[in-house]
Amino acid sequence: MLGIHQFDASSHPQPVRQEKFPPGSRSLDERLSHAAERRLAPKEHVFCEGDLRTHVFRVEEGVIAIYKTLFDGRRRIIDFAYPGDFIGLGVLGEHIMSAQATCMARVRCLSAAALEKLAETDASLALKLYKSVCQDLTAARSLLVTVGQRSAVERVAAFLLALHRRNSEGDVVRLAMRRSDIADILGLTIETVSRTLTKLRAMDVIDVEQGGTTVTLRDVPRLTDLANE
Amino acid sequence: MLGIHQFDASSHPQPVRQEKFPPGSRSLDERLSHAAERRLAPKEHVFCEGDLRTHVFRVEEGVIAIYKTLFDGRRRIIDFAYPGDFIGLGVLGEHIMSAQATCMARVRCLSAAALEKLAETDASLALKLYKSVCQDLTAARSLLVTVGQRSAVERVAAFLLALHRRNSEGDVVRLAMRRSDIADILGLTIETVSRTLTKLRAMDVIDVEQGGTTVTLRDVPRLTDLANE
DNA sequence: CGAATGATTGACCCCCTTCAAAAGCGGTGG
DNA sequence: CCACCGCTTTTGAAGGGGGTCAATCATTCG
Repeated sequence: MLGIHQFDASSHPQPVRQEKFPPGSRSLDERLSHAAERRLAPKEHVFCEGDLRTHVFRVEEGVIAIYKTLFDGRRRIIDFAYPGDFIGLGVLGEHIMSAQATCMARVRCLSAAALEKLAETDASLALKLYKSVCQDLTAARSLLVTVGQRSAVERVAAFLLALHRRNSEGDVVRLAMRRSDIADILGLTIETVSRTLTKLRAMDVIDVEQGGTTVTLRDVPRLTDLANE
Repeated sequence: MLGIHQFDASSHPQPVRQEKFPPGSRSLDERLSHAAERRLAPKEHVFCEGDLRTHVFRVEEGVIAIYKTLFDGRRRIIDFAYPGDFIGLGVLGEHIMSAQATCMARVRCLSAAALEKLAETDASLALKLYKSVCQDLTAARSLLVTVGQRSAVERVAAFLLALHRRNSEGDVVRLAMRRSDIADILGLTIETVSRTLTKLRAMDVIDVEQGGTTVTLRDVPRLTDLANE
């Protein structure tokens, strides 16, 4: 297995309960409702880069970090997948990214071959896949904008706002991931993330509670300003 | 128009010769061969963010920079599109990125509405679009890896190698873009790009000629090593 | 030639990284 | 209950890499 340091690179068996496809095509939703479900502990992998791309997954609960491992063992998180998102789509036979749960999570498993074979004749499915990937592309590109040439404050502010927009429960944002995950997606170090959060708290823009996993946005306009968006 | 500074934000009229779709569906290739062509001068825009997404384009010649303009007028280049690439695909009615030629270029224009309407019933076309976007996604993600937490030398080396892999003419790479374009895609400044190229030249890894537009890779293995890929 | 644009090089400084240590938090067991 | 341990987060001090500002050089074009 890959030389991943510091985080659990435990085995990630394919789903035990294989879904069985009856002859004839079924809708995506129908497939999903019959699809095997897999539960993931924090830091458990859904798949690793280099693995055969046998399955495509839909996140049901929790957060999955999509990342690439660098030469020196560090990881670069590319995206966080939330409930409803598909992961593992692509054109190659192997995964080129790894996918790891940042907290307790559940995913549904679909056969990649069957899905993509079906898409060859089912235009609405193909279009659905197209749109899903378009969203991923938009996310990747907007992350590029964030990470490219911006300061730590701008990056962290943008990250909090993105989280807020995506999973808003009032003005409370639950960070379902560790500081290291945030650091790895923003291209910063844990220390800088921590310092920046402290700074934002000192500015009365946010409030950090409960072991640093819950953040309250006290001043969204100000935060937006700091993010320079 | 957008407050773009320092680079030409001249008007970008839609193609004069509109393609006419006869009734019934036609293949993508057939459409392309009948599609209107547009010639672009350096720095001319194909479209700007906010524009109605009326057309989708295929690059025929040259290089098109896909970028987003930041609050302060700086731009963040997200991708370079080369001949064969499609640009302007997406799910929204408006462009969320701008597209600008970095050098003399030609593109073919297709009606976005017609294309996407056709994709609703033509699975093979939808799948083609899907794969095209998958490639863009892969490119965006690999750029994220490059830009995230890596040194100037690593970024420039990776950029040169990517260019070499994509448009290889032996070991000579033509930079069909300015230093500012390279800086904007790598998240660096022009000065740092220039300094880094000089450093790589001093190390006998590359050779820069002819006004800095042509780079010869003298030691690809070493360059790969420096890119840490 | 002179003006404009782009590329290179230099000097200085700031922000983030690195290295190091302390403090919270959650679990386990005596 | 509290002591102990591992993991994560926070905070501190020092150093470096790249940004910023500025001047020089190169190339193109009127």
